[in-house]
Amino acid sequence: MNREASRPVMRSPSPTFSPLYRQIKDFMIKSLEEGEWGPGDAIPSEAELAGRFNVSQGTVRKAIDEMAAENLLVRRQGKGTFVATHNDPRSYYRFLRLTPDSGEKVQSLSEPLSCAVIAATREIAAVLRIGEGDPVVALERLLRFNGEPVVLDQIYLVGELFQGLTLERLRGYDRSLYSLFEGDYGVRMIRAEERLRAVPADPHSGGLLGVKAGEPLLLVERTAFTYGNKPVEWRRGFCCTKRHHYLNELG
Amino acid sequence: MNREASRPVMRSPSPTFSPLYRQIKDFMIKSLEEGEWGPGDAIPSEAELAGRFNVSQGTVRKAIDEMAAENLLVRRQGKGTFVATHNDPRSYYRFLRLTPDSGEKVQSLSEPLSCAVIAATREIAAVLRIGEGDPVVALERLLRFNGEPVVLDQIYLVGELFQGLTLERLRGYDRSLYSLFEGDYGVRMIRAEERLRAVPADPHSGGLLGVKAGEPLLLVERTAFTYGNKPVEWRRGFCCTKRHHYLNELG
DNA sequence: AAGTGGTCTAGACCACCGT
DNA sequence: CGGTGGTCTAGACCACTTG
Repeated sequence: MNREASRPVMRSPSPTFSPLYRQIKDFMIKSLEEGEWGPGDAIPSEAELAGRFNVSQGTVRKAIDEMAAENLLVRRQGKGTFVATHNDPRSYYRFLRLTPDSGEKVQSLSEPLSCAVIAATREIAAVLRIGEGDPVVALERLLRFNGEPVVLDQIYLVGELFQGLTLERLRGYDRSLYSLFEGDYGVRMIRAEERLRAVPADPHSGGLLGVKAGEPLLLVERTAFTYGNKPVEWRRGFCCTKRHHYLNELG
Repeated sequence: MNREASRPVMRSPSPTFSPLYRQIKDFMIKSLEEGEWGPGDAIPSEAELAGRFNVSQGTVRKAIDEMAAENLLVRRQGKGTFVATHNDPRSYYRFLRLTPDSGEKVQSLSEPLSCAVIAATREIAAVLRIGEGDPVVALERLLRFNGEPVVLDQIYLVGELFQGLTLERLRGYDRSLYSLFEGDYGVRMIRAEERLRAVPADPHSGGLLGVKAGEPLLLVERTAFTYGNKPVEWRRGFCCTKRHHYLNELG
C-alpha cells in the first residue's frame, strides 16, 4: 500500500476499486474476525499501523474512524484504540431498548430458566442459515427490572459455536449474555435486527410475566450477527409493556 | 477563524473550548435553522466555505462530514453538497419503520380523517413544551399498505407553527407529511424518539383497522424534533401487526 | 474543460494519559 | 517526560458531473 511497487492497491478505471482506507479497514476487520486482536485489547497505535501499511497516519485514521462509528473499536484519547467489548459498562445496554416508563435507571437481572440442545426447526434453521435438524442451544430466561418480571426471552444459538453452555454457567454469571458469549465462546455480537409486533399472551408467557392470557404483549424478535454478517442468535422476547416501553431513536 | 487576529476561536485551557470544525458546524447549523439555506438547496462548495471561514478545506470537510452523518446534509460527488429534504425519495421512509412481513415493497397511502385546532391538554403541552391550553393542530389519519388499513395516527402539532393546516390541504397531497410540513411551513423534522407498547384495541381504532376491540395493537408514540431539539410534533400510531411489523436495526 | 466532492500525503502542534 | 489520539494545514491528484 504505497506509491511504489508492493501494493495490493487497485487504482482507477476498475470495477473493484476501493480506496486505501477501506482496504485497511477490511484488513483490520479480518484481524478482528480471526481473533488476532481480542475484545478489550489495545490495537497498535495509528503511527505504528501507518508504518506497517506504508500509508500516512490520516489514512489509517479514516479507517479507524469508520470502525469506531460502527462500534467495532473504541478510541480513548491519550491511551489508545481498543477492540470494543460487551464486557464494559459503556456498551452494556447497547442492545437493550426496554426501559421503565418512569425513566429511572433500574437494575435489570436475568434469571435463566432452562437450557438444552435441540434440533433446529425449519424456522430456526432458516434464520440462522444452518441445516434443519442441526444442533441449536435453546435457552429461556426471565428478565426482571427491580425484581419485577418484564421480559421472557426464548433464545436459540448456533449449536456448533456454543457447545457446552449450561444452565449452571448462566446462573453463575452477573453480566450480559453477550458478555458471556464473548468471553466463553469468542463470539462477539456486532449488529442485530429486531422485528416488533403486538401479540396476545399465551398461558406460559403470561404466567411468568403476571398477565392474563390474551392480554397484549410486545413481541420482539431479534436476529444477532457476528463478524461477516453471520447470524448466530435468534431470540423471541415477550415483553410486558404495562410499566415499561421500547425506546427507539430515529436519526 | 485564522491563525491571525480576527478569530472567534477559543484556544487551549478554556472550559468552553471547541475545535474549529465544530464552531464551523455550529455556524452552518444556525444557517440552516435561520433558513438561509433551504431544503434541497446546494450549499457553497467546500473551497468557497474554506475561504469564507479562512480555514483549510479539510476542516470544513470534517464539519460537513458530521452533518452528513446526522442527515442534515447530503453529499453528491461531482455535484455539490445539499440541504437534506423529506421531499426526496431517498429519505422518504426515513421515519417509517413499519414494513410488510412479506418483505415486498408496497405503496403506502395516507388517508386524512380529520384536522382541527384544539387546546393543548396537560399531556400534549408537556411533550411539546408549550402551555396547557395553547393551540394545537390535531389530525387523524389512516395509513394503508396496498389498500389495507394498517396504522391509525393521531397527530398533534404545535399550533403556532402550523397555522392554517386544513383537511383539504392534506387530502390534496401525495407525499409524506414531513415533506408537506417542510414545504408549506418551513418546519423540518430532523430527529424523533419513539416509545413502543402493546395495547388492546379500542372500538374506534379497532374499527378503522379491522380488528376486534381488545385484540393487541402496537402503539408507537413519537416525539419529533426540529433544529435546536425543539419538539414540534407528538403522535400516537396504533398499528395492526398481523401482517406487518416494526423493523429496527441495532448497530 | 471547469467545478465539485473524494482520497492521500507530510508535517505541525495540541490535549490527554501514564510514568 | 514520552506516547497516544485529536486537530489543522497546504497541496496534490483522482472521480464524477455538467456544459
